[in-house]
Amino acid sequence: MALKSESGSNGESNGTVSIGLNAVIVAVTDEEPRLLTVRPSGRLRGQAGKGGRESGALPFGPLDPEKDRTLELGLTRWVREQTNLELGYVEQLYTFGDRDREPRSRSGGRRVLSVGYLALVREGQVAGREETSWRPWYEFFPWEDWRRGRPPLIDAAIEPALDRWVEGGKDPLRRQEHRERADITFGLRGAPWDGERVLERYELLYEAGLVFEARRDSELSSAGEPATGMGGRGEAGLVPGRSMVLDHRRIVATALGRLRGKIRYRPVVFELLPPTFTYLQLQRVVEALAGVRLHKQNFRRLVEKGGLVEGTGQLVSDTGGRPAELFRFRHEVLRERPTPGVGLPGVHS
Amino acid sequence: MALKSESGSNGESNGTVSIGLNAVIVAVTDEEPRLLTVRPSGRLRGQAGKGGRESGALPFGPLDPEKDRTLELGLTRWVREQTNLELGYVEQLYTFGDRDREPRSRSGGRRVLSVGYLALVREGQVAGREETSWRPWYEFFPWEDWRRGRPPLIDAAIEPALDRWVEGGKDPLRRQEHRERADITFGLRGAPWDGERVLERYELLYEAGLVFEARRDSELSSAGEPATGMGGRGEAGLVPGRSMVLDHRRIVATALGRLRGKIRYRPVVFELLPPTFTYLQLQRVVEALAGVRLHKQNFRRLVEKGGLVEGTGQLVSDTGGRPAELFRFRHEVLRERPTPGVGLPGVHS
DNA sequence: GTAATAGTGTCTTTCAGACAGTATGAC
DNA sequence: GTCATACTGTCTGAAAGACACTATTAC
Repeated sequence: MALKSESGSNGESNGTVSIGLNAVIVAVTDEEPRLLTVRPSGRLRGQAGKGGRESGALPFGPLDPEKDRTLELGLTRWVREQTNLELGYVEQLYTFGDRDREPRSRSGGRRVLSVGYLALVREGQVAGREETSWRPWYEFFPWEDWRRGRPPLIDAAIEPALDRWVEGGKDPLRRQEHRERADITFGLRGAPWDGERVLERYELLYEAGLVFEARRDSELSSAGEPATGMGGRGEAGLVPGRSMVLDHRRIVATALGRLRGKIRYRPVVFELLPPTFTYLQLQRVVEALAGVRLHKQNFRRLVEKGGLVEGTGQLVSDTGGRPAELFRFRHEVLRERPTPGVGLPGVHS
Repeated sequence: MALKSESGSNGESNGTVSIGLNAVIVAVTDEEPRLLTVRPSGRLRGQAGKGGRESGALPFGPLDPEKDRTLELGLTRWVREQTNLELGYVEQLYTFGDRDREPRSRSGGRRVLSVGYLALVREGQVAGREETSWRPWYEFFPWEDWRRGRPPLIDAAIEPALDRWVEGGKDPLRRQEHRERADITFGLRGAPWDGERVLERYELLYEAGLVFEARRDSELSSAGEPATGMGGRGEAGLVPGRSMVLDHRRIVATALGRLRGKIRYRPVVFELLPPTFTYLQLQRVVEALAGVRLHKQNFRRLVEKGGLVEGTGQLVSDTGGRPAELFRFRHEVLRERPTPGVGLPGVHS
């Protein structure tokens, strides 16, 4: 299920590489965005942190250059084979090609590039394999979930750790640059929080040695001895959050950032909802993705004026209060508006 | 300068591919966005259309998996080697991996994936090689330039051709889908024009057999005989626009669409401008990228309120009228606003 | 009745679009 | 003076944010 295990030809240097396809498969259930993870297998197994922090892995499949006519067809093929999931919405994210992303490459094996994809599936459709599980994605990025207010770990763990990172800069100019970057990416010292900078935040934490993967990678490369002065000391000084194998958490960060941007100008939320839904369901899904609570009435008005949905006349009464009307996505909006998204209104309820 | 020419091992099937790196290098000079093209070489040379429509090619370099630590470093390395250009802003666009994108793959050679990049360089910095030239990118996409109003070729050539394509659909449902798609992507029959759908438009024209590349590819695959009922008849029925080698025009379309989207929420325009500039210069560059004329006063107000620029106090008097003040990018905006872009105001002046 | 959610009305501020107007240079 | 561009002022309508209010269910 994970990385190819044939390791015959090691590094016959004729400019060739292998291609891996990684899928970030997202669904929203119980107001929680989740991604499909698999158990890391083979030599990647042992990479988990010590204190119960077990690594997850993204579903992965190699591209078969002979059979797969397009990358996307290759992806949907092995996802279907492995998980019985039929992917609907699929979008290419990014191609990750750093040499150091894969331990084998460092030890002279063939280099593996991986093309990351984002796929959205409907709530309810769940794969039936036991090695797989749907994990709430904020387990991997606790600092990204602002639905219950500013996450305490930002002030408690991230800001002080970044302060130390800033202070550790070589010269004043460096420190100044670090300060600015930390402030902008994490919204510190009066800078605004930008929900879409998910990748920038993860990469900053990685560079500052504050996520497990950074420590793992520096230990691997310098074989034993602590690297940047932060390695090798268990989990001390790490920011909370479940880690992943290889650079998979980076891929997920890319996916989250992209998705947060996209809901604002393309009607992708509806890929995650059943065909009919109530306004509150819709709002909860958007909130889950955006990671913030939205103003109810304004959200309603925005969606309404945007012409994104239309009522069905049907009511549901399991709301816990007054019955709600069921709505469906208004297909015609595509030919009326250039950018039909949910355009997030103000925060909080 | 173009595709790798070693063709020794043809298709030894062990799941490996070669990686090519393509760069869409953009500059804006004389109010015209331009991209750096090279003369197609080797077996790609003969692909030009007959009627003086000569194909261009993007600068291309192979990834050296041994030497290039990251894809981006590989890209900047060979761009520097080939053109003496030092790339500043570089952004990965997309990875193109269709098997049929490369003639050699179809005839059993090794499959080549290409990773497309967008690079922005400053006006004035121009490469000194003679095989290269800066071509206005609307030569490749004449239907994308609305600065002098709706391009006549949309009504004259594109709409009727798409009508024929719609009519040619197999069943009524197909025709309905085609109609809707054509209307939305090209803003026909009352649908709005969306400047960012550059790729969708090119791909539609390709599928409908209305660009040179479509005809070329179908002729190649069916070796002589006209394919979809439109092949092999010179340039009759083609939509105007300079073609490119392989799928390079698709890559450029991706770049243009991405850039048009990005200027609205990231201050990338300034990568294309000198350090100081007048308001009108800034507006002209934005208009060149967006492909529309903007309302002058409102543009000014938007940029001003956005805090994107600050005055320098200096004046320039070669404006043809009253001297204009020079402005510079306000760096501090990055920590003040989450999405500092130029947020296009209404069309026309 | 209370609690909980669904849905409407409206006030205010901000912002986008469009109009006009004045300022300062070249000729 | 004319012409061309630079820059400012202000009106208007639309949209965003925030508040209050009514409606309909379960208990």
